[in-house]
Amino acid sequence: MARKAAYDREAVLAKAMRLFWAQGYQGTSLKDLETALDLRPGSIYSGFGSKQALFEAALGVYATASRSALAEAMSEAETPLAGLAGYVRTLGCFPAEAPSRTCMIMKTVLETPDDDPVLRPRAEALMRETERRFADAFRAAQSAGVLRPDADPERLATRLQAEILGLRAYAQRSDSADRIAALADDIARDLEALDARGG
Amino acid sequence: MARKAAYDREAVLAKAMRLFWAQGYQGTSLKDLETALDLRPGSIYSGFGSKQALFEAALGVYATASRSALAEAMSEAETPLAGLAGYVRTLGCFPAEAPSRTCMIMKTVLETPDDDPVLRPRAEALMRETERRFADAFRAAQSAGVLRPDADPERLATRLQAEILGLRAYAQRSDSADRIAALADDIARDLEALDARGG
DNA sequence: GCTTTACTTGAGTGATTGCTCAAGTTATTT
DNA sequence: AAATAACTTGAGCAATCACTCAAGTAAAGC
Repeated sequence: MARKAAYDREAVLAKAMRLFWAQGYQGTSLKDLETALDLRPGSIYSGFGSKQALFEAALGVYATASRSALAEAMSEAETPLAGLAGYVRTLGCFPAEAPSRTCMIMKTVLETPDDDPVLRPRAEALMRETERRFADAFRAAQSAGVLRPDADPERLATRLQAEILGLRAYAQRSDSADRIAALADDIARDLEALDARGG
Repeated sequence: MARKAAYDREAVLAKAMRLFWAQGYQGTSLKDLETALDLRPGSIYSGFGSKQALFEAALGVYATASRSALAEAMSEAETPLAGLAGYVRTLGCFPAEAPSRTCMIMKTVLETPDDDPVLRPRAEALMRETERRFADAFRAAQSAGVLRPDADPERLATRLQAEILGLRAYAQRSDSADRIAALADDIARDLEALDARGG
């Protein structure tokens, strides 16, 4: 019947994600995208609908990658608490190829107007999802007898999310590279200190 | 000799600060400013130079207000640790008239390109200044015998700043109003737990 | 009251914004 | 190979961007 797109949709989305992550939604112009994606406006709009829709898709790609990074850290560890601690420690290191040190979802929440009908709810939902995953991990730790039964998993999850947001916001400061690993370690240690089996 | 400006410079700067705080630098157009400040472009440019310079001035106003909020919390408390804890608890409450729940300085660091020659260094310097004030408070606590002598004030200051950034980033989530006070309290409690005099 | 000096006004600058669409191109189907 | 259907191209749209500047206005010094 027809013709296929000349570009690899996944690769294009990955590029868009990197650009939006680094520069934010408002900070990225369509011209920037045309250059980075090597696509003309017509292709972008026929393929993705609008700048906003492309951002949504890119945010989804980011969230997916973020989810698997957490899942990987959790699967590598012997207990949920150790998994969370390990995850936090990975956040203290910044590979050279990373587009940004902060969380793209947090950036989106912060740059979006309070009454934004699309991007804000989307980003907030992703934040809630992450918080829920943290709560699940704490609950699992409780079931495994690693976390004290009277601890509040929801409250711990809120705290952890806030600490990670803080770590990653702090990390954006250009002169902080050496302090971040130490900060991540402090946070990780506090998680490990929740281990009810003593230490 | 001449004529005075028809507007109150301080009042105008306060309005600009509120607008920039709420909407960010890129999110605020000159038209927005003209409306909010009730000034025509010529007056804005003769009085403040450029949108960027106006933002810098507004950020200065924010930083000044921020400094005195911290100073007030410190002066009200009996010990530096109690002062910091009290300060964190005030950050957990959001008066209805506040333009935003997050920190304007953090927003600026996050929305600014890494190579921005003006706003980024400015915002980062303000962040470092705040961190230094926290370190001073921890040192004062040590001198007063309230904080263990082997504690590291710089490291505690970094941690506290990250926790506050996290608290305030988390606070931007629209559904979190009731969780934030609890989160602030958790952070404040950890500060109070540093009190070496036991409890 | 006149001159001087500075501020205010608002139409308008060129550049850039996100986006459109007719024309051209290229696979696929018949 | 002809027809079809979808994708690519890129000039160009209206709107908005930050900003300018000549003209008008008002306060201070003489």
